[in-house]
Amino acid sequence: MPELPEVETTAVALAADVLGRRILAVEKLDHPPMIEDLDPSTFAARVRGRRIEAVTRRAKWILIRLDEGLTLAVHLRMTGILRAAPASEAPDTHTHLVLGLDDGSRIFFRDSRKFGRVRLLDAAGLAQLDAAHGIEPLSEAFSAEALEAILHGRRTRLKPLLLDQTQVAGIGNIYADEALHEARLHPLRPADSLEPDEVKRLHQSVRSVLERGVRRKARYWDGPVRAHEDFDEFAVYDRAGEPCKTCGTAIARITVAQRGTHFCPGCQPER
DNA sequence: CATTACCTGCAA
DNA sequence: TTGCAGGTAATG
Repeated sequence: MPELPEVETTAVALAADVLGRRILAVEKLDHPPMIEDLDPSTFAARVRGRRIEAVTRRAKWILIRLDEGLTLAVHLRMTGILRAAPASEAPDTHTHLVLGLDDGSRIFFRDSRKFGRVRLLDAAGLAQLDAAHGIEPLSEAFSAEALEAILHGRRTRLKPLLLDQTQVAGIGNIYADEALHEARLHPLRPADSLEPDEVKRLHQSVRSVLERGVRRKARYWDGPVRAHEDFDEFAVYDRAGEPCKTCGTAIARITVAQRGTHFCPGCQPER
């Protein structure tokens, strides 16, 4: 599932392929609800002729900056894949948006579950998207003190808090479980119950699991990863019943805020 | 705060 | 054949 590391890597890879290209036409758009707030023909008309000036990331949004002050914002949700495709490649049935570029290559947005979304934003819309999201966990601003301020006075459990995009941006179900495990914190701990050293551990673990994720995905983009690296990708996610690598206790799986939540009862005691 | 809708692939 | 997977918006 695309979370911050996957979205970041997608943006970097796309930038390398499409920077400076001009969009000639929307060549396919067979799932109109994918485009938010615009009908397909208006979307096509506004996008046609625009030059791609930058591709960046904010939270789990890929931001394709166009000329004339427009930004194409793409959210992959669960199953979205955004990439540049060579002129020779034909889109498959799950590719619902195709943008033709001036060098013959194309941008494919493939999404089997059709949860993905596209917004065409002006400056105000972009500012709104930015304001709707919390701090970037890989930014300088994300200090232990900043995390403490987010945790302070909130009775929410740690797991839902980490998933709340308005507080910390970009963490999803997988990396939330991984960060809590590395910090040795139970997912149901109330946010405002953490001791100072626990806040520091969580701050460090959020950064490190995301940084490792970005590095791993970047490597994956360049070629096949080694088998053991694939196997060891996560410590707790999707490992219910398997022994914890640290203490040997069987990894548990519970439901928290409607999400599958994996943790080690040995390393992450309830209290 | 919790629940449901949005979708489809895939495992049970 | 059923139900689960999960990001987010909309809705009780």
